Amino acid sequence: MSQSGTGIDLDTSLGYLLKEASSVLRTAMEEVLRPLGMTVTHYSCLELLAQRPGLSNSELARGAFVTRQSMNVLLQNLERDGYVTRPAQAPVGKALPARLTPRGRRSLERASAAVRSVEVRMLAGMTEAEQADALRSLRSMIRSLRGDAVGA
Amino acid sequence: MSQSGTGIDLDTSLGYLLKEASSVLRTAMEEVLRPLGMTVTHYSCLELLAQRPGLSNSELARGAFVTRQSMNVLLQNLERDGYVTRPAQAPVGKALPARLTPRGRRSLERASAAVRSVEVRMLAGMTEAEQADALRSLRSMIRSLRGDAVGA
DNA sequence: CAACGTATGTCAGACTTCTGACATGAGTCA
DNA sequence: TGACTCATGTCAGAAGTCTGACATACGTTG
Repeated sequence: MSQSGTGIDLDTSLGYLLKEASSVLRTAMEEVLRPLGMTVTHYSCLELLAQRPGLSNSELARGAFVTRQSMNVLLQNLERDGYVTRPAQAPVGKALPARLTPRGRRSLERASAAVRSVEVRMLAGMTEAEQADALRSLRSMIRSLRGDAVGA
Repeated sequence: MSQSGTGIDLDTSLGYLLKEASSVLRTAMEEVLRPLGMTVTHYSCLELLAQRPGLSNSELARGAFVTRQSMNVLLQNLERDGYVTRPAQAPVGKALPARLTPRGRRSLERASAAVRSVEVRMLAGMTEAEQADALRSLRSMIRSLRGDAVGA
């Protein structure tokens, strides 16, 4: 696809393809989330809270792959609009455990269904085995990039 | 990794893992690009121009997975700083073919080497066959998400 | 106990990217 | 030829995210 002007190796670079896949996935998610008035990070935050109630702002940030400052802005809005609640006082340390409100849970349900449909569409045409392979490949790449050491 | 509080299926979601891998890759690239005073999009633009000279602003935007408005901002800066050149008049239509200047090419060389090392690190621990599989998987996901049609 | 390093929440400012909008140039078709 | 559609470049404003900075809370270590 695209132009085949010079026959570049961009199409054979795993890094480039990873970026492309991520971009396409993000766009597809934004498309289904926009009608619900939700961004991807917004949805990620809610989904994380549904699956792991009590996560702190910093933990949510790591789970959604943004800085804690960005997540803090979002979390304050979500709290103001009644989607999540946080105690005024930290039970321990400074971390404030966040939880979904019933309203947040309802909002998430629609979003979750929409996002699931996107993932289903993405996986169409792949066998179970291929999906398992892809899972292992991605995990390997993540581990290699994170696992520091290695001067190289 | 992370907490194993509830045993979530986030670790088995290809979509989530794709986002994670992309995030880690981006962070790794930013790390090596920052000392060179370059962002990922900045580098992407230069790399695209090196491999496909004469790409227009819109084409560069598509290749770097940003909007043409964003690429336009970047391209104007790169032009102002002497990394790329564009004719004042469009040879055909409105599209202005961009090209690297010698300075742009020099700047790219260092960045390209740095990015290559990141990709090498990412692929460490994967066999040729596994890389080929990953390539096919990512292409399949991209095609499925892009290829509309298909109701559910 | 005191000092240190680490992690957290939060505020402020800057940067990047996005959406919306407009005008221009090329191709298509009646 | 004229109308329509599409792609492009560009400007302007809005939104999201980032970096930098500060104060606070915990654990460790002397």
